[in-house]
Formats: sequence, C-alpha cells, structure tokens
Amino acid sequence: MKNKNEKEKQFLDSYDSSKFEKPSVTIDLLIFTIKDNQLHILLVERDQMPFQGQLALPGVFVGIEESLEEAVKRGLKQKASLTDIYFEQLYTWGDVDRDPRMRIISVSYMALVPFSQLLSSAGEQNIEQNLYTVESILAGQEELAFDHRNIIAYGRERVKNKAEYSLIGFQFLEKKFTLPQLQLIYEILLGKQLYKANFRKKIKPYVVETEEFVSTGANRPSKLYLQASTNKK
Amino acid sequence: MKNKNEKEKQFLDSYDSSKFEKPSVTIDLLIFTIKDNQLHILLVERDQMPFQGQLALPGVFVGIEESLEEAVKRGLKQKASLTDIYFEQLYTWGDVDRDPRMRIISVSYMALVPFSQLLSSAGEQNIEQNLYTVESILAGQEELAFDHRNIIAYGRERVKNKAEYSLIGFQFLEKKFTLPQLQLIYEILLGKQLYKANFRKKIKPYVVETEEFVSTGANRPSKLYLQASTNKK
DNA sequence: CAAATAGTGTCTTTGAGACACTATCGT
DNA sequence: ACGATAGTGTCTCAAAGACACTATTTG
Repeated sequence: MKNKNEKEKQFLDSYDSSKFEKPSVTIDLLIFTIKDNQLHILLVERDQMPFQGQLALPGVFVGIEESLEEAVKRGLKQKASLTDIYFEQLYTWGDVDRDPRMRIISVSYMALVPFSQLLSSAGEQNIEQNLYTVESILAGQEELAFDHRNIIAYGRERVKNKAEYSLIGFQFLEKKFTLPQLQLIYEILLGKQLYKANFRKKIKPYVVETEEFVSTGANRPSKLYLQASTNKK
Repeated sequence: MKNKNEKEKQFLDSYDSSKFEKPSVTIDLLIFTIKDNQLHILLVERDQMPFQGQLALPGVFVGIEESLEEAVKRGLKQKASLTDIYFEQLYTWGDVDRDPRMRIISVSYMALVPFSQLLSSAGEQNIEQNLYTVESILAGQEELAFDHRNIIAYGRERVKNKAEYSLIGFQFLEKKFTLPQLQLIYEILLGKQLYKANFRKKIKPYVVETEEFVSTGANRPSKLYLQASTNKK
C-alpha cells in the first residue's frame, strides 16, 4: 500500500473534490454492566471544550489502517482495560452538527461485561465511579455531551429487545452462575418480573448444570450452571 | 460555519495527526422491489476500475455538509429517481481493504419500493434491466464488486427477519391492495407458503377494508384494503 | 420450627398451524 | 355446471402465563 495517496488523488480528481472533503469517523462505546441490580453504563467526564465537565461515551477515532472492529477493541482496551468481551455494532450517527467542532460520523457499538470483570480489569483506576445507571441518564438527571443521550437510549432499546429472544443476558455473568442470578439479569434488562418456573422452562435448553452449589445465607443453596454449547471464554 | 477548518486544525493538533488521516464515507443503497413474484435488487454495472464491468450497489459519497439521511435521499433520487420511499440503516462496513483504491467506510441503507413506483419514477431510462433477483446474486450467479454480495446477504436477512414481526411488507405495495397480494409479498419475503386464514387473522388489525374490489379473471373479485393508521404517503 | 430462597408440577390462556368449508366471479 | 381464486370457521397443538406446591438451608 505504498502508492495509496497517489491512487486516491487520481481517483478523486474525477469528482468535484469539494464535495468529498472527508468527515472524521469515530467509534462511540456503550459499555454496559449490571451493578447493584441496575443496568449501568461507563461514561467519562470531558476535560475540554465543548461540553467540558459533562459526561460522554468513551470513544476513539478510527485509524486509517484499522477496521471498525479493531478500533472497537482498541477503545475497549484503552478506556476500560477490557479484552475478549462481547460487543456488537449498534447504529451510525451522522447528523452534520452533532459535534460543533467538525464533521464527525460516529459508529456506535455496545459492549456487555460482567461487573466483576470490569472491576478486576480496571486494576488501579477506580472505574466504578465512572458507572452511571442508565435509568438516571434517560431520566435526564445527568448532563450528556453531544447526542450521547440519544445514542444511549438507542442502545438501551437494543438490549431490551434482544433480551426478549436471545441469550444476551449471559454476557453479564461469569462462566458459572445460578439460575436465580440469570433470571435477575433478564428481569433487569426487560424491566419486569418473571415467573420462576416459566423462566426455567425456557432457559433449560441453553444451560447445563454442574454439581456445584453456592450458598447465600439461611436458605437452600443454588446450583451452578454453565451456558450450553456456545462456549463463553 | 466559517471558521470550521481553523477550529478543526486546532483540535487535531492536540493529537497524533497521522493517526487521524480520514477515511472516505459512502452510502451504499440496497433498493429492493418485488417483480415477477421474486425479490429483486437494483444494481449498476461499473464502468471503471476496479471491478470494471461487474455489478455493484448504487452509492454516493457523503458530503461534508449533508447528514447520512440526506445523502441517502440524494442517492435514491440520483440513482433511481425515487423520492419519499421507505428506507432504514442496515450496517456500517469498515474493513481496511474492502476497497482496493483507498480507505472507504460504507454505511448501507435498504430502501423498499413498489415495482410500479420504481418503473414510473424512472421515466425514460430503462431501470428494469438493472434489476436482479436476490436469489441469483446470493447463489453466486453474478459477479459482484467489493464486498457487495455480503452486504446484500445482510440486507436479505434483515428483510426476512422483519417480515416475521413487522409491517415491512406493506412497503412493496401501492396504497390500496388486496389481501392475496399482501400475503404473496410476505410469502416471497419469508420464502415459504402461508395459510390464508391464519395470515388474515394476524394481519387484520393492521388493515382497513374499502368498498372497492378488483377483478382478475374468472373468479371471485378481491376486496381492496388500506394500511391501518400508520399512513403510507 | 420459622424465615428465606431454591426449585417443581400443573392448570389456564393465547396464538400459531392445519384443514375443511363456503362465496363469487367468467365462461 | 366448472374451474379458479377469495374468503371464513374451527379443531389441534405448542408455548407463554399464572399460581400453588415442595425442598433445603441457617439460626
């Protein structure tokens, strides 16, 4: 890829070049986790204008020699020391004035991570103080930079929708978990209570029981399960 | 927005600028229609390198002063003389080498249009010869430029999935339609036959009957319907 | 044994699926 | 009357919803 700039120039010369002034492309990350029985998202406080002091999604510019997925992985690592977690593309935001400085097109991705993993990965830095409940953000209780509140609302909807028909809930748990834990995850994502017996009937084909139990006080211990087939690393 | 370039320069100076050489951003359009009881897509034959002579999705560059949606509308108008039709964002494709000339990130949108409208909008140009069955493309019977076959496969899946639970099928029909017509659309999208009685029970809340009928030969005429509430323009 | 949570059995309700039937047109 | 397509009634079956019950732990 030596002559790339030359090739590009030649290519663009056949167009009205003013029309193809290029926008910047960034990745915005919606890193969701579940803490204290609530859906939380990782935000950073902006230390410069515009929107200085307000909360924003962690983001990175997409490098000219890296794919979108590579940029996402780099962002997850740089902003939250996370590797090997689940993520998926959400939506691409391209309104002209969404960033007052310059034209920025943002590809949003959501990542789901168990709270314990988020804590242990972060190491020194106190990442916990950068977690905010999605509920409070959508209720307008926090000042959000750019169009980030809308992006979070979009991500919240995606999570809720996928909780209806997919195994997305597993992403918030460690490899081994109990069915009451899993049910609670789904209840938080869906925003409603579920019937124990029905939940278990539905989830049964996707879990395999172990011989281990966990005890949480003065009651019957709960059996530990693993996710079936589709192995979680 | 006079001082934009100045502002931008100042902003970028605080970064490693080589890292933020900008990619180009384009829109790729998946214009679907139903013709001869098959799902078709509009493609153009490339008249220059690379992939000269091969088929490609119609696309436009995203102008620096237009939103993604504005670029989509401009593309629909320029490439197929279409206005006021349904479209939605599909996915953003950003592999580094998806275009051999230069780094291009493409935001794909799918648009759905009744075949009759596609024909009448096109006017002079014979747009019909640019329609290809999605089936033949996915079977590998046509040479596709870039990663466009993958993009089409993704769009085909989206259409099929949305046909399962949404009113997307209406977008392929004129304002007034018969239930057998609507059922046929859904059968084509889903790739399977449906039971008449069951289909009508399910669709009933979303249609309102008119007092008009259409007659198609030696059999009972079919009643014309309108889509309920959610008005189609 | 009481309190608390884990886990199961089963009746009800809902909607999808399957199929048989009737209705209305042109010839 | 017939062939063809439009349109309806109803039985079956599977899954979701609701609820009552049993099981196992600690103190």
